[in-house]
Amino acid sequence: MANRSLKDIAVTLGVSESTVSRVLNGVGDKYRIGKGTQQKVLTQASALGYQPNLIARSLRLNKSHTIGLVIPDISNPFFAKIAHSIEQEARAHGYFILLSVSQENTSQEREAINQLIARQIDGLIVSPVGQDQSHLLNLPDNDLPMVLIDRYFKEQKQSFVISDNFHGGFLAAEHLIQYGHRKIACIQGLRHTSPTQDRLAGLVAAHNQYQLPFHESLLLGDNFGLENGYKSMKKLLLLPHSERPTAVFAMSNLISLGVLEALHEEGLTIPEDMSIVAFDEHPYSRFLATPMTTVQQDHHQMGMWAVKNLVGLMRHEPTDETKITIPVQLNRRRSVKRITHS
Amino acid sequence: MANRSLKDIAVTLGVSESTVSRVLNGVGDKYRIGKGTQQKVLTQASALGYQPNLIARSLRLNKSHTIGLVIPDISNPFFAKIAHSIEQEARAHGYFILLSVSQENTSQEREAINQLIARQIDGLIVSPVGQDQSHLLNLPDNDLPMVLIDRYFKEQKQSFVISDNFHGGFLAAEHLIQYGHRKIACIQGLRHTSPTQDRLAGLVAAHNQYQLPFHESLLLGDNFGLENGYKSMKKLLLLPHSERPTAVFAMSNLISLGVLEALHEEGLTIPEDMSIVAFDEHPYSRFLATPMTTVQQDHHQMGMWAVKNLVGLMRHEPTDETKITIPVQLNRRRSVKRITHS
DNA sequence: GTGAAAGCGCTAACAA
DNA sequence: TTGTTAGCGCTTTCAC
Repeated sequence: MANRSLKDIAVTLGVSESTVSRVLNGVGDKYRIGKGTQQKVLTQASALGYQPNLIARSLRLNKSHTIGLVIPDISNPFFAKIAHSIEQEARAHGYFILLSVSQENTSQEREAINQLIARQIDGLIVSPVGQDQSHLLNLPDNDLPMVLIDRYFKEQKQSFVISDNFHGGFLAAEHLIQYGHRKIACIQGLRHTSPTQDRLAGLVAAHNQYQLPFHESLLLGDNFGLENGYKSMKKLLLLPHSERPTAVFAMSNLISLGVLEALHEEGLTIPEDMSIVAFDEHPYSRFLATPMTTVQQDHHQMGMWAVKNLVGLMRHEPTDETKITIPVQLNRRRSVKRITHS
Repeated sequence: MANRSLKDIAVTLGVSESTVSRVLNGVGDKYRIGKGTQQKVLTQASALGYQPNLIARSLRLNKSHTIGLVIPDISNPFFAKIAHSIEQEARAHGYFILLSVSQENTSQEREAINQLIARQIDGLIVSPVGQDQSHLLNLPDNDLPMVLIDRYFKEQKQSFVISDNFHGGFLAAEHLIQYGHRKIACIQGLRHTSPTQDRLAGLVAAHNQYQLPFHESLLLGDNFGLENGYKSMKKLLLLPHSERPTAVFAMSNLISLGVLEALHEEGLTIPEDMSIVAFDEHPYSRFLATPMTTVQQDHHQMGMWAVKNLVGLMRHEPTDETKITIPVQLNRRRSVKRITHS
């Protein structure tokens, strides 16, 4: 039952391997192979439970129909959702996903990409750790189609799909400002990543537009994780009352969770004692003690467009747009207090 | 730069492909290849940025160093975490993951497995949809090492790694009973799956142990999703007061979210109006309006053991234990009210 | 110490 | 209408 080859079918039927290959590839008619022969081949193939050896085909055709996916952390719901949508879209295009997790670690990322290339992937989707991009600019396989997702490098000609992080930061800050907040803290994710930088730029832009100063002293953190949210919030609570922010912008849902924990520990409540807006919607956001105001990203669109984009590149289609920005939206809930200045 | 082969190195150096292959595979010494030659080969290989073509190697060796992973839904945090840990452990053993999502759909699952086998995976980890298991019992490749995860089929000799769902159901029910609850509703996941059946069995066992009847009328639902939790809870709230349960056991975190939504809509609060225990811990569980009592599964152990198990099978090691059950724990928080019977 | 040659399973140009 | 043959890049037996 296991591992039949073209040859097995050919031999039992007394025809050649090419004939079998052609029939099974659906070009039997094109080659004018007899109806009878075709029928025999098909019957025998399914009788033997024949499965083509795609490894052999890949070697021969120099195409693996495989896409490499490298992400920092698949257990993070944000990346998990993106991965889901990438897998679905890829499969719709006939590609399989070779999955690799970099753990926010540049050398793991580099190693993974090398391995994937050695495995002859046809294209690569990567959400880069970011620190170092040399291995991405100088791939072992120079003309491997690649699209970045979520994070990109400015001033590079690479294709990417990202959220409109600038606008997200702007919306969050604007909302807080319109609700009367003047001292807004910002707890960042990894500083060298584009989402962090763009969201921050949006936040600053909103301050500028409303002619408010943004206090650099209220900018802290360097990680998308829960710990960072917790520690940063603790630091903020140590500030003298006059300097303490009335609101905090958390750059990820994990950060916002850390903030919640810190506030809870100090017996402070949202939004009375502290307002908060978090990046990234989550199924739980609505059900928190105080339903959380969030900036929602469209994971589905991101994953889908990453694949569409990549498929275009792999087909060498003259694609108009390879740098794609997906809109975000602000979900207003109850974690922001209205402050009136008298 | 792209796609150098052994031949390229061999030709430029004036040696044979075999020599290059041997040196690059680290068996140069074993074959007593001259130090000088070895050095030349190594230098040239890195100068050319040589990457071995793993597809060709796979074909030759009939080993792909690839594991197929088929799960119902990678955007579900439960599976995402398992996938994460599987990827890490697999990589530690030198295997890559070919990822496939079945969308809780048997025909997608079957199709995915066929494709994976055609791609010559060395082993398969699958969390089966469950309805139909014929394609798993009768694989196109008869002796493909396989381990099931999260869900298994009773009375089959397949290897698996699961949570101790029975005990989880028991713990949840026992906790509720000890807190004085007598009418406990149960909102199930997919009925034909082993987690649902085992958790339910645990719940019933707890009732028996405490000599309490379990009301079949309070058993409803057939899906692990949020919608099911919402609709089922709504139905429960329609019951006349005398029949209404005082507590509900939700078989997944998504179900518990649906329950929350339904209760919220009716203006009911936890635990005053309804107690709840949910299967599956989540980072948000502690931060809900009422911190939720949960049964926590150990995703990390599950993923790790699935790979260890599979690697054992692939090596044809005489493994003692191929049916592995990972313990669960009850996290007691504030979603269960204490009822005193006077 | 090193090379020649065969072959993994498949496809496709060329031949008949 | 079908077959022969070469070759994708690699490993490995056998030969010298």
